[in-house]
Amino acid sequence: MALAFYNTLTGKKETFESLEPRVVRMYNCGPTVYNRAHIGNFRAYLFADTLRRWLECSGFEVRQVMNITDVGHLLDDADDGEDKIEAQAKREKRDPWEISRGHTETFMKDLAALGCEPAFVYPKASEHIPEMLEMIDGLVAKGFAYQVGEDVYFEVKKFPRYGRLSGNTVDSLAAGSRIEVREEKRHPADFALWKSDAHHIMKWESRYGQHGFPGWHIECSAMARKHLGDKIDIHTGGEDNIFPHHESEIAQSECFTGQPFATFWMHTKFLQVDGGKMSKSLGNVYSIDDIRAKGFEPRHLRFCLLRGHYRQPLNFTWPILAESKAALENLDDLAARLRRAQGGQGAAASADDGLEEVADAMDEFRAAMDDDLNTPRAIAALMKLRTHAIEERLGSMAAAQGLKFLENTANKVLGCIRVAEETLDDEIESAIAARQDARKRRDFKESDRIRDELLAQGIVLEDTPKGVIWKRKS
RNA sequence: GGCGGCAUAGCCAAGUGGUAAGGCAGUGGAUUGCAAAUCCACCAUCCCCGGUUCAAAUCCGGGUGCCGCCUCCA
Repeated sequence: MALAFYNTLTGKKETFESLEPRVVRMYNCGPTVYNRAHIGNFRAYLFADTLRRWLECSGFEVRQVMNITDVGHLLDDADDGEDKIEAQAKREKRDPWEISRGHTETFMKDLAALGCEPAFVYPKASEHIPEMLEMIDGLVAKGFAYQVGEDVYFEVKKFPRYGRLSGNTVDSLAAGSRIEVREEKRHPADFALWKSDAHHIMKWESRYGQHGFPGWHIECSAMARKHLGDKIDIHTGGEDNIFPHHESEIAQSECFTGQPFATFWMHTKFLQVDGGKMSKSLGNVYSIDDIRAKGFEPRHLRFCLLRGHYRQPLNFTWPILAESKAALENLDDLAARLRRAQGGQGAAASADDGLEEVADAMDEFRAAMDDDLNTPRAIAALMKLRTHAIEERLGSMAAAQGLKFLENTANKVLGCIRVAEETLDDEIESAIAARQDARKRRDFKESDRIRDELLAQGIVLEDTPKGVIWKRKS
């Protein structure tokens, strides 16, 4: 089956074809760095990482760009035109630049902890003001935008397709608008490309005035264009970005270049916590540190998020995370079992036994991922393979193939299974041997003492008819 | 008020016309010096009502509930 993704723009699953053979240009809407990213944010960024990884597994070179919005994300369209970072800075009585710098650093660390591969570029909005102004000037020159005082607005009526992505129409937006209508705007849905405010700290000079700063949407259009070109293959974001952010990006970019902007628009559903929206007042806005503080590893969260399809609502609770951890450890176990079977331990009699089972699992995994990144289905395929391994139906050759697949494909995309061969230091090796001696002597008091001691060091022992197996407790 | 999504076992979650994947947890039994792991068995008719069809979790209509966007949010 061919690689296919659900495209918000068309409302259908479509076969994926890149503009340039073997190359994918992908832009991911990244964070606005005014506070610490929470696990809900990471659902979207992890999706972008998964998509990138699967495209790479499918043989594409992926030019992945994830923006860092460090200026210009307006709190609202009201007269004061405050942006989120400045507002946060005011609250904390700190310098806005310092705020965005600090959160950017933390964001990078969190991404790495979650096992996300670094994008090729993380462009910052504040470093692309000239590119934004170039587009704004162009839009004004072409008549798609107009200046009022020192502000510039995009005129949505000039772009008939405005609303196509979100299903809104310009008229319905006007009718049901909760936006405070500003007199100076020609249409309530017109949005700011450039704002001016003398009190703003993060501001730039332009032909429109001395104290300007960009509107929220323009930075993505400008940075995508700068780093990927006028046309890109995929643009991702959270479902909340569909309107107005991505709708507005399309309008700006397409009016400026005269070409279609992105072929595929892909959006992640919100993560729910405790069955509802996470909120500060409920105290369930969790960060990666909260995950650690509860004794979990970031990879457990990664797996927890991958257990749900990105376009389905997904709920997060601590018991669900614990459940995910248990399930993930079974995949760690799959890797260990395949490795042992590869060496003949617990393998089927004939080396090529089970080749078909392994091939089936591989096919199912690939088919699931090709089908709009269906990670839950892909994970199920691995679990089935584990059943075969447990039943000792895989010969050494089949096990070797399965292990190779797990290492080079399945975990290349899931990115959270422990597939590496683990070794023990001599000290522990000899402790295990000593315990075996004690057991032979039926000195169970001593053997249990050693087992407890090893457990305290994170080593779990299992006595099978064929000998002792150890694994690391996570 | 406008637009959209979702509703599958105790929990998580696949499945879009042919008699319900997978995981976690649980119960009973086996195995074990004990434990762990493993094995066997048990554990859903798919929110409700109506319709279409030989056949529906899957299509249509009507409810109910939850979530999201339209204002900052991934």
